[in-house]
Amino acid sequence: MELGLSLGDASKPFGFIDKSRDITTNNRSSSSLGFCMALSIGPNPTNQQELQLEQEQEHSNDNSTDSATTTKIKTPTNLSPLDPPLIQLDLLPNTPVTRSNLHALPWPSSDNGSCEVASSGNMARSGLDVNRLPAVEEAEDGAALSSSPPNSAASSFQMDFSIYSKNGNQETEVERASSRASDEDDNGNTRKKLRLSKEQSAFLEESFKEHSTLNPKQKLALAKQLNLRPRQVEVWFQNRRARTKLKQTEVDCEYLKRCCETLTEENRRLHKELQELRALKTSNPFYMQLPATTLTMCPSCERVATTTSATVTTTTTTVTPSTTMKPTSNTTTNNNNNNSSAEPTVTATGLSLARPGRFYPFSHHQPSSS
DNA sequence: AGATCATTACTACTTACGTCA
DNA sequence: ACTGACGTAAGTAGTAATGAT
Repeated sequence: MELGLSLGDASKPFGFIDKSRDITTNNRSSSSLGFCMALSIGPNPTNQQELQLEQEQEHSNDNSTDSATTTKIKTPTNLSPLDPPLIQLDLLPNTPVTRSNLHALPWPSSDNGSCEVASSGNMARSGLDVNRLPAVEEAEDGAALSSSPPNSAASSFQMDFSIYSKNGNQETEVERASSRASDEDDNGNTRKKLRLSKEQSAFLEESFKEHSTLNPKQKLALAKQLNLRPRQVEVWFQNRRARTKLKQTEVDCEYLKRCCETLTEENRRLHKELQELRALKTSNPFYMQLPATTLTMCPSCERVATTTSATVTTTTTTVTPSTTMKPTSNTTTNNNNNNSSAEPTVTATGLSLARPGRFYPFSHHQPSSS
C-alpha cells in the first residue's frame, strides 16, 4: 500500500492593483491642495540610449539649462502621446500613499519604455526637497539618475514627500532620514542607516506588489520618484524578496508540519487497518483475495486515488492542506528535484513526505511543459 | 564553435543601526 | 538611562546568465 503525496506548487502571483487609466480625473488634483504625478512609459530604443540621455540631462543640469531634458521629453521616439502613464498618483497634503490614490498602470516591459514623470500643480516644486541627492551620489550610480535643479523641468520627476514634513509632528522620518543621509554623504565612509519614510516604503510596497523584481528602467523611475538612489531601490527590493521568502518558508514549514502530523495519524490508522485485515485474513484465508493496491495523491485536486492493476478510483482525502503553497526557490527543495528515482511514499510501516512539484501520477494534472 | 572574460543581477548571509518595550 | 530583541538598510561573497572578444 503506497501513498504518494506531492505538495502543492500553487504559484500565486501578487495581486495587481487596479489598472485604472482614468487620467482625466487628474484635473481635480491640480487644485491648490493637491498635486498629481503621472509616470508615463513610452517607447525607448535601448538602455544605453536612455543612459546616454540621462547623462546628457545631467550634463545640462550642470550648465543650468534644460535643453537636454526637453530634448528627451520631446523626442518623438521617446514619448508617444498615446502612451499611458505608468503610475498616476494623486496626493493631498497629509494623505499617505494608498491604493485609493495610487493608480498604478502596467510596468513597461524590459525592452521598451522610457520613464517620464509629469506633474501638475506647484506644491511639488515649491516644497522643500528634503531627500535630494547630492551630485556625488548620483555619480556613484553611473550618472544613471539625473540630478534635477529645483526649477528645471526635470524637477517634476521627483516626488516631493516634504509636503508632509510641514505638518506638525509629521516632521517625519523623511527629514530625519534625509538629514542622516546628508551626514553620510558628507562623511563618505560612515555607514549611516537611512530609514525610508512611510510614504517611500508604501510606494515601494505597491511597486513590489506589481513586480517583485525590477528592470533598470523601473528602478530608475522609482528612484526618481522617491528621491532615492537606484541602489537603494535595488536593495529595498532585494531585502523585500528575502523577507517574502522567509515568511513563505515559515508558512511552508507550518504547513509541512501539519501535513506530517496528518500523515502520521493516517499512517497510524492504516497500520491499524492493515493489522485488522491481516487478522481477518488469518481467521478466514479465503476472504478478500485483493490485488495489490497503491494509493497516490493528486497534487492538484488533492484526492487520493486507489490504484489497482486495472482500475483507478478517486476518493476524497483526509489530507487537506489549508495553506496555499507558493513556490519557493528554496535550495533544499531544488536540490532534491534531481532525484527522480526516489518516489515519496507513505507505507503501512513508514512515512516520507513528497517533494513539491515532482510527482504527477495523474496524466491530466501534469503541468504543461514549458 | 567553443573558451575566456567582463558585466550584471541575483541570492544568501552578515553587519550595523534605529526603534521599542 | 540602560539593555536586549527585533526590524531593516546596506555590505559582501558567491553564482548564474549574457554578451563581447
